[in-house]
Amino acid sequence: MKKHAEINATPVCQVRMQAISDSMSLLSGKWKFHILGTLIEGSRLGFMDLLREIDGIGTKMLSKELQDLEMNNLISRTVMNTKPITVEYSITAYGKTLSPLIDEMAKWGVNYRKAVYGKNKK
Amino acid sequence: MKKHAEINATPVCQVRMQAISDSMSLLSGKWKFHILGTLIEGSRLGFMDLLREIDGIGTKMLSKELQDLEMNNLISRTVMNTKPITVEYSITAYGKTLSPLIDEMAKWGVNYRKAVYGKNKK
DNA sequence: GAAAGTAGTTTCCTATTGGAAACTATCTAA
DNA sequence: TTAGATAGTTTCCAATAGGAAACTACTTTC
Repeated sequence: MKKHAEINATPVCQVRMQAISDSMSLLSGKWKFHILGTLIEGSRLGFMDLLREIDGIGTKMLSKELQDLEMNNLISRTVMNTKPITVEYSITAYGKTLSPLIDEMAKWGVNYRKAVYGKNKK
Repeated sequence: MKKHAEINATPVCQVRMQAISDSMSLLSGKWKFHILGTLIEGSRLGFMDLLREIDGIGTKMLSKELQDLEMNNLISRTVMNTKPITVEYSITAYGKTLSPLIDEMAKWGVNYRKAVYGKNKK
């Protein structure tokens, strides 16, 4: 019946789909939400702090993801003038604009868990 | 200074991190948000409709992602009693609970694009 | 001078993701 | 009877993601 796209062909939907692709390209991967979430909760954390806070992550992935996030201006990296040298990672003002998205993500996940495992709970 | 996790060790943060992992495990991959978004906009679409609506997707990925989403009760698949046989995919009531998350994803992406490319626009 | 803390990088490996193309199978219309 | 529509599946391949372990490099403390 329908021989070509109709819904997503509308300008408003194309913008929407593009926007979703954009968001995903910045936030894809196993660890980015965890890193951002941790830095939103407790600002100014060192590399080893993050390694300890984020359960399961290794040095290679942490290093790589931090670089990605910094490149996109979502977090900032500051080398402190201390001995031994320490580094402080923190969320940027722009990174904080992700809070509603991260919150929605967490909220939906909590309800999902309730729906799947908690049918017996009130 | 800090020798073990403090922020994410709190129960509320552990639940939050778990929730984010849960959401991501259901929504990971290149196409799930696009499929869900399309089915929220235009309910009751056939396989070929979706193939046409979602730019770039192939039959293999569409088929696989639809199965994933159906398994998690986010969409429903109905074989219609027509000749030739047709199939209708639609979003479930539970799938619709993802709307706020998808909207946030789209909203953030739109603003991101403005921030990166549209500094000259009012 | 050895251990342990800072912050990573590098190498090697496996598993997952995703795409292109070919293929199955059924039905209808020309 | 051949083309084109329905709805997928299968195979083969390349690229990416991600983990473990070893390694660099510097400093402080024991």
